[in-house]
Amino acid sequence: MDRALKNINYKEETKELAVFAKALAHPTRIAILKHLDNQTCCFTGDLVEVFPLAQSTISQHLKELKNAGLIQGELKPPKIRYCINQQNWNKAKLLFERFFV
Amino acid sequence: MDRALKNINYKEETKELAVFAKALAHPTRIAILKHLDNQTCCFTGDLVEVFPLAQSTISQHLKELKNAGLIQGELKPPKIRYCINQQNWNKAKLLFERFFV
DNA sequence: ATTCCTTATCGCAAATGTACGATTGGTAGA
DNA sequence: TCTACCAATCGTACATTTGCGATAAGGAAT
Repeated sequence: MDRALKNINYKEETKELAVFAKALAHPTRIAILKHLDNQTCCFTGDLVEVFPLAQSTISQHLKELKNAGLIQGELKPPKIRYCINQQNWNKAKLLFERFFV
Repeated sequence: MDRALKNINYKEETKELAVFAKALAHPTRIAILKHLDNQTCCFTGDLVEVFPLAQSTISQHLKELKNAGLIQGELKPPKIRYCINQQNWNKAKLLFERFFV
C-alpha cells in the first residue's frame, strides 16, 4: 500500500484543512450546508425533496459531512434533525481564514 | 451518463466554491500553496526536493492547482516559475468568507 | 541542427468517490 | 409485540483521483 494518499507527515493544521476542504469539494454538500445554515436545522427528508437525488445518495453526503464534523444529527423520532456543528464550523472558518493570508 | 457528478443546476457561486475546495482537498496541494505563498514563487524542481514525491506527481498536483486557477506558471527557461494567481486567490478567499457566515 | 536541462504528459494500477435501488435498522405509537 | 415510518447501510457499477516510472516536449545555449 504505497499508492493513493501516501503517508507524508503534514502539519496537523494542513491535514485538518484538507479534510474540511474535501467535505466542501462537492456542490451538493455545499448546497446542503447552505440550506442547513439558512434553516438552522432540517430533516433528511426535507433535503430529499429539495434535491433531485435518491434518499441513499443524500444520506451518503450527510454521512461525509458528519464524518468531517461539519454537521451533527439529533434524534427526533421518527426523523433525524441535522444541524451545523457550530464548534467545528468555526474551526473550519478559522482554518480557511488563516490559510487565505 | 447519469452517474458521478449528476447535472444539477447549482448556483454559479456554489460550483465555483466546490472547484476551489476540491483543489484544496489534498494535503500536498495545501502544502504546495503554503510554500508558494511563503516564497512568493518557486520552481517545480524546488517542490520535488521539498516533498517525497515523484516529479510527475508534483507536476500533476500543480496542474490541478493551475486548472482551478489558484496558481499560474511563468516561463523562466529552462525552468518554470509558479506563483499564486492573486486575482483568483482573492476570489476564493471571498467565496469561502461569504460561505462561512 | 544538436544537445542539455527542466517540466509536462502518457500508461498503468490501485484506491476513492458518486450514484442508484434494495435492504436493514431503529424508534414511537398502536 | 407489532407495525409504520424514516434514515442508514449494503451491494453494485462506473468515474475520478492518486501515485509511479517512462517518455515526450519545450526552450536556450552550443
